[in-house]
Amino acid sequence: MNEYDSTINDLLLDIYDKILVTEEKALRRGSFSDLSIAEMHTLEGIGLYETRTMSETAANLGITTGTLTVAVDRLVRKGYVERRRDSSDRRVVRVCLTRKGKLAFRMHNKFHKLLVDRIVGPLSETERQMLLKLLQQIAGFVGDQYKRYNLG
Amino acid sequence: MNEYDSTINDLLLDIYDKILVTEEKALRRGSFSDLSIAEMHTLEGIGLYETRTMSETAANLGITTGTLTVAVDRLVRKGYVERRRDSSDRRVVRVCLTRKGKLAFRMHNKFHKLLVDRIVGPLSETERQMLLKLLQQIAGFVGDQYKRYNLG
DNA sequence: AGTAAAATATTTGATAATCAAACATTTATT
DNA sequence: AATAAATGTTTGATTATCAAATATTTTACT
Repeated sequence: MNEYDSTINDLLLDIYDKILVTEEKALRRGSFSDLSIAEMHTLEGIGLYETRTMSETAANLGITTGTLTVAVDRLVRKGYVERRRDSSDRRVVRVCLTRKGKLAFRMHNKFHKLLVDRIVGPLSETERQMLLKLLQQIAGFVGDQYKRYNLG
Repeated sequence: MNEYDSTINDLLLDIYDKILVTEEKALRRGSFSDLSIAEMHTLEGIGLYETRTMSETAANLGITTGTLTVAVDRLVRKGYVERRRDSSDRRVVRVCLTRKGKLAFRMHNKFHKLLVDRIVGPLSETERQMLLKLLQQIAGFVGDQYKRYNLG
């Protein structure tokens, strides 16, 4: 790995790491200090609008339904999520966010918004195009790898 | 959040997520299938060259020494890490990678190298400069946030 | 020199995230 | 009606994590 490459690598690792830690701390300090990042992530998986089944949500999050069941148990206990049996197919359980859950979701999104604003704000139009192109390239590559390791 | 911003946000989340999963799977399939990402991370924290103390390593990784102790226990059992009491100060425990540990470390780095190569490879010189600048900006911002939440 | 304080690691007890496999309930198929 | 399939939950296990208690060794102080 040459000098340039390894600088890029280090920057990526550094960014990646600090975002994780910062998100967690930001969450712990805010109004929803009883939520972990993982729980926040579950809220995101459930989503703001549709009511999703357990299976859908688990697939969405890339976890097993067993894992989701215990996560939802806790989120229901804490008042962020509502569980309802589907009336037409009583095997199915539907989950959705409570008002409090939606609030938490939106608050968390502000963090991301802030991050993106700050990144994008100071850029020129050319730079913005460049950033978009770069990220799309990266997402494409990572997506390919992902497929290779999950199907191939 | 405007259209552009939210595209950037989505791309970032997508990349972030898929890298995590792919890394884990790649690891599980390879020659070091008994290592988790977290354990790999511990190996990185110990590093290739110096022998570090437990405290240094824990601080380096942002975890408590208690957590590190159990992680190192397992890595020693699996043959990736060596533990040695410091001869001049016998409170201190020094850890370093075994040959196998170094091998695993280097193998894992290949994944990162591949990623960076693929990202950087197709770029022009101008684009490379821009990428570097962008990442430095992002790292700067994230670093500031990090400090705010960890000290301020 | 002898004791109290500080530094370093480990152990303990607790919680959370995760999986696979066993189980229970409901629906679909034959 | 009986069997198979689908959907969730429960169980048992492992890993990651922390804070607080404990053990050992060194440093500082009197």
